[in-house]
Amino acid sequence: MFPFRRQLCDDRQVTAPAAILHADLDAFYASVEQRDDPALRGRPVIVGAGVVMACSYEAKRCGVRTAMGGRQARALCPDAVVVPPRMHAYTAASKAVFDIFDNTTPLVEGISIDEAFLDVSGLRRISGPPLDIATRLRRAVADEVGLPITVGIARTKFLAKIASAVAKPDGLLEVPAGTEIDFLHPLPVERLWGVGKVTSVKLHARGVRTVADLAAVGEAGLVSMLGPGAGRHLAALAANRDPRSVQTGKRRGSIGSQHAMGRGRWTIPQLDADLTAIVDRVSRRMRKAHRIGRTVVLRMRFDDFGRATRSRTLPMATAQTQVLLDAVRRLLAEATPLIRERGITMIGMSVSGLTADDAVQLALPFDRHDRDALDVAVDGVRVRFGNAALSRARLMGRSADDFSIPMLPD
DNA sequence: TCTGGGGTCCTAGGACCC
DNA sequence: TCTGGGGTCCTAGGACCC
Repeated sequence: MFPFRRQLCDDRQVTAPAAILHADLDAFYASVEQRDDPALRGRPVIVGAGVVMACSYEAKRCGVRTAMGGRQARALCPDAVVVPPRMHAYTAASKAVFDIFDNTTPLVEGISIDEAFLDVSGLRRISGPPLDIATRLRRAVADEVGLPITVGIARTKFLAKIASAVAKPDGLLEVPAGTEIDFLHPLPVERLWGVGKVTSVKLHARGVRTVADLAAVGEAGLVSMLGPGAGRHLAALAANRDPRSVQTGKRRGSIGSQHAMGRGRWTIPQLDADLTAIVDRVSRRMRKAHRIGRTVVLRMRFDDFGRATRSRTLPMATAQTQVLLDAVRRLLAEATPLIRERGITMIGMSVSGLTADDAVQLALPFDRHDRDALDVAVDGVRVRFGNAALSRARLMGRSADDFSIPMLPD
């Protein structure tokens, strides 16, 4: 076992270049519908009535796009079959596909319900070159789950993702080491992760259309155009620099839910009832996931399609329905004048600042800005005691050990 | 043309601390 | 008492992604 492991390490560090797969299911929701109902195969399929949540490639050929209004989509594609979403079926299909990912390599980073990065750098000796691994992966997904999947292969994450986007649908594309710049530079800037509508307009206004143009502008120029964060990010990508590794075991940072209701169909009591149902749903999901959170966010969208949020951070993390509901109701009361003024079409809430529900928490007996806070391990969990709290404790003839560490009930 | 329901990450100002 | 530098946390908004 030991020599084998050593060989793997040597292989990865010395001879094999990094190899990252980006695996992306094609038109995922629509493909699941076509798989489960043979009558839909080969036909344009739209999932979601009010708005297009997903559409098959047959529908895409008519110009239908994700997030398009349902009326517009039906006008573009009168032959399309419109089906309501079946989230349970998609969740089950996703799980089956991720099981195949997990059987391919231990280094899997899920990005969403239908895509993931897989690091196969260390698998060359036992599983073969990345292209072979990807070929087997695609066949397994087709045979065992019955869905088409596209895989991009490259030395970096962002390039693997671009490769899969270029190869879609039902494709496989490797960008061999050394050919990255040739592949990358002719592409339009919109292919890069992080270039959306706004950035695209800014770049076009300055004549920047391709990744090559982007590289020519250079980091300093991009920083002055787009700000330090986005500027440095795009400069790095344009030069094929992306040091991010495939991260396993990532956990979500927030859990939320929302509800659209259409123009003019609201009263404050109705909003309160909607929020109660939403908080109930969110807190259930939190408890099921064994997470608790501290920051409660109220989300709103108005008649003019503008958006706003109001948030409050609680002294302690919780997943208790009543505590979250009280907090979100206070936010609703604060926002009521705004809602009356602008009219509301969507209401929602989310909880961020999530931690595991068995993390030990202090009820913040210290000033949160206390810089010389002392880190103490309690049951193996790092907890911060503030200096002020410790001083008070010493004055009372007590030590940090005497602090009560409240545990939250589920 | 007017729209869903999830999320992530970044920025920026204010309060407050050492 | 004033001034400066360095830092965290909270709040709100915005861009972006699937």
